Amino acid sequence: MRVPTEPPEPPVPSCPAVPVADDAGAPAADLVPRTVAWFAEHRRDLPWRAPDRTPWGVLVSEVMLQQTPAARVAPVWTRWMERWPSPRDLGQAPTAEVLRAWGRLGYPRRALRLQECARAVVDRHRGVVPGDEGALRALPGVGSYTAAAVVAFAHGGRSVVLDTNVRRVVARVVGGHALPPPSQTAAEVRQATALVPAAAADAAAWAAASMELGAVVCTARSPRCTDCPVADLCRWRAAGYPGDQHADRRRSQGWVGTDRQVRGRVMHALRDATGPLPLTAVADLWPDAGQLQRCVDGLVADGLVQRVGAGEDPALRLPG
DNA sequence: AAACCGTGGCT
DNA sequence: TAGCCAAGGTT
Repeated sequence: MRVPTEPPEPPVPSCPAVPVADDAGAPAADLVPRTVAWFAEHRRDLPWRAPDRTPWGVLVSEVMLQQTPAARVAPVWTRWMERWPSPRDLGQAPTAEVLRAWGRLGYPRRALRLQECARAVVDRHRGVVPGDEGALRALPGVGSYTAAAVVAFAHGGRSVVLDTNVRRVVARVVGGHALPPPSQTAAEVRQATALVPAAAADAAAWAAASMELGAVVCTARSPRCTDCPVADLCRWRAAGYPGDQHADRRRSQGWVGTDRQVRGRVMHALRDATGPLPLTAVADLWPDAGQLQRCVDGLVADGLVQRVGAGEDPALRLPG
């Protein structure tokens, strides 16, 4: 964590002893309106924010954005929506083409669930994306965040949108901490809920604005506090940028040699292949035959891969 | 409920 | 691909 660069300013004097207890009192009333006003001027021009976007397009974007940066999603989303504008279109598409269009967004099971979601929207809701959070959550690949986001961004409704960006903003501005806890807590939900304006339109605006603030200003690594519209309200800044108190964060899982790397290689090869890929060719993808076998079995179980040619020349292909 | 699930950019 | 991080969800 690099301490943010501040404008020339004495270390403390302009911020006299602000008490920074955990879950200290209510945040300044200015927080929401100022953040919303900042967003109106600084919002990125992302394709799923275009005026002619559809609720389905918003849902598609939210699924693509799960753990994938917006810059990487944008071009894929645009082509995707041209090709399959409605849930009915996506539901009827060959799954192999869906997986190829997903490309390198990562976590291809999301693509599978998105297609299942499209079919569920058609079957359960006559092709109309529901505005009810419970109905949304019941859709494949839609969890608490995505359901709340669709309520806000697709329907302009009131919801508590608590993604990694909002969690970080709230942890800093309200909680005075460098980072939120490793996993979401009830206290965070309470704090976030308390910030959501009563009127639906204001709530939706706050959701978009707070996420954007976390994404482009209040970032995890090098926050740009000099550009922050609420820096003077921020308890983390007032406290002198104390370090992360969650010292025992889990170390990242690593990559080289993991099943995820193997699965990624297999999927990559299958996306590039025009037809079925012979197992002899699959075997060349990874030196450890046992691990490879296990990973292929897993991909088949997940519905991402199919076995074909059971006799002489067995092969793998993307599901039809 | 801790683990698993891809990929690429940034520090 | 060192380590971290990204508009999480599922089991």
